[in-house]
Amino acid sequence: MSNTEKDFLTNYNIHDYELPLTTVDMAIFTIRDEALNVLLVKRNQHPAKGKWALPGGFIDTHKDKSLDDTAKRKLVEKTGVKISHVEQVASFSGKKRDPRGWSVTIAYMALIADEHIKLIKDESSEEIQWMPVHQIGKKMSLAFDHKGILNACHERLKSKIQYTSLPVNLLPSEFTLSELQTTFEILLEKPVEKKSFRRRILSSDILEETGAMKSGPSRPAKLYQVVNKEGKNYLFPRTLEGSR
Amino acid sequence: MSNTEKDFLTNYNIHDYELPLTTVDMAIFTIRDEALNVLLVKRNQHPAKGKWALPGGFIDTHKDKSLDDTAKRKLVEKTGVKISHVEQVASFSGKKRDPRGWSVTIAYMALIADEHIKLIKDESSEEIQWMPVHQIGKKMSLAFDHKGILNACHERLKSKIQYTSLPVNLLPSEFTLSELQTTFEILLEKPVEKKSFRRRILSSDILEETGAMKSGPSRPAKLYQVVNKEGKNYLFPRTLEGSR
DNA sequence: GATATTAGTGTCATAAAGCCACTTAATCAA
DNA sequence: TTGATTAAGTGGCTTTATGACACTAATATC
Repeated sequence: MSNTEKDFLTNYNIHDYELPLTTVDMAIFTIRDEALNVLLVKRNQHPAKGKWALPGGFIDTHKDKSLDDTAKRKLVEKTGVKISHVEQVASFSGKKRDPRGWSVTIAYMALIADEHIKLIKDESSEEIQWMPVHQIGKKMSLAFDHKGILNACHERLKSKIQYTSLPVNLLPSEFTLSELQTTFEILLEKPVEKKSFRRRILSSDILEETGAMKSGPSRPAKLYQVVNKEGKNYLFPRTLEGSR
Repeated sequence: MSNTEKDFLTNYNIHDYELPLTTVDMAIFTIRDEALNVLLVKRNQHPAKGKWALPGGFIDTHKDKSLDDTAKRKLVEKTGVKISHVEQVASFSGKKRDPRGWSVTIAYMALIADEHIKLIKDESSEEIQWMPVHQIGKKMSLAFDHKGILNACHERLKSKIQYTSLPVNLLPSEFTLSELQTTFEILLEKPVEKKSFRRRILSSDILEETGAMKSGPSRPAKLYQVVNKEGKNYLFPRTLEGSR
């Protein structure tokens, strides 16, 4: 009988145990046309061939150092976006969610700005497109349990904007306070009081003026950018209630 | 060539792909002797034999309907506790965290009351015991990346008590407001102002008086219990700043 | 140059927390 | 029995951050 850890590992066969299928799935969010959109791909392969799904797939145990790597790799493969907010949300599991067997998927969400993005259709999908989240309500069906996963990611996003500065990740690098407010309003699904909003954001020191202005058909607005604090999201002392 | 999903599944072999080892690990917290404690087991088997670790292990694809089931099963196996707060925290992954190969573990935390608990040592562990979390600082080493997992669970707990009623799950079914306040103070690691605390808790309607009193060497205190709301944790409108 | 439009501010009201001294109800020691 | 001690519980003022909303400011357009 072997006794040391080395002996143990020499005789260890990963397939002696029944392992679940383990994958990563991802809700990539952006704001387009005044609405929250999520990226969907039409599956090219069985199972659930022809159905719309969240991008995702197997871990590449050679390329990926961690699940975060897998998620970031998927994001780059589909959008070309390298830097953005990527966050683990939750895991989903069970015998029935995938017909291939007992499976686990680790769900991620990513927030990206809708600028200069060309969606990349690779061999794994027939089609790829942005879809407004509110249109995936009851009518549209998604592959596997992806609607539940999308819901969890959407809920996480909605809950986080109550007390963090997360939504700045959905905007391009420079933006006006009004644009930021509109983004908050889209996510909160209700209007936000202008003065409260500006006071809150400006007193938190998460933004700084770029010096430039954005001019339009009316009074020009100051442009702001995020102060670099290693991706830390500011926590507000109170939640944003929003006007009723 | 096969074409239908049925044909695809017939020919599908789960071991054609390199799957990561997937497990569940759990930080089971309780309050003992005025300190936050976590349950540790001494590993009986390779790898990391003889090291202290968080309880956890493989998914039983026959018994467990989901990872939540796996986590709850582990909790019952070690403590006998069936009803409690169990929450998924995060996943940890990589090639190096377990010498057996690329692995993923889904970390859970559980909050239980320290009453009538007999720890159950099964074949999988040599020893099982409560350990104050602050004693696992820099000195003590844990198996695998379990110290990082424990940290993540501890952080999640600390962040959640800022705005939720979660800590009630660490107390027995009946308790006084002072006991609850002490629990908050242990978790926040700073004193809490009595009046503010009581106002906050009482106006939130998460508790109700049992009618009974707890008598001690001084003025007796009212006993409270959690109002049953299907385990929902109340969200406070502001965070608890705590006295400085 | 008047008007429309959006940016941005002044100021008071409100809600929930902080602060801290006070009262209350019990035990304990003499 | 009474006064000291202790912990439970309250009164009431202060502080902080948000809500409400009317106001001023700067630009384009007609």
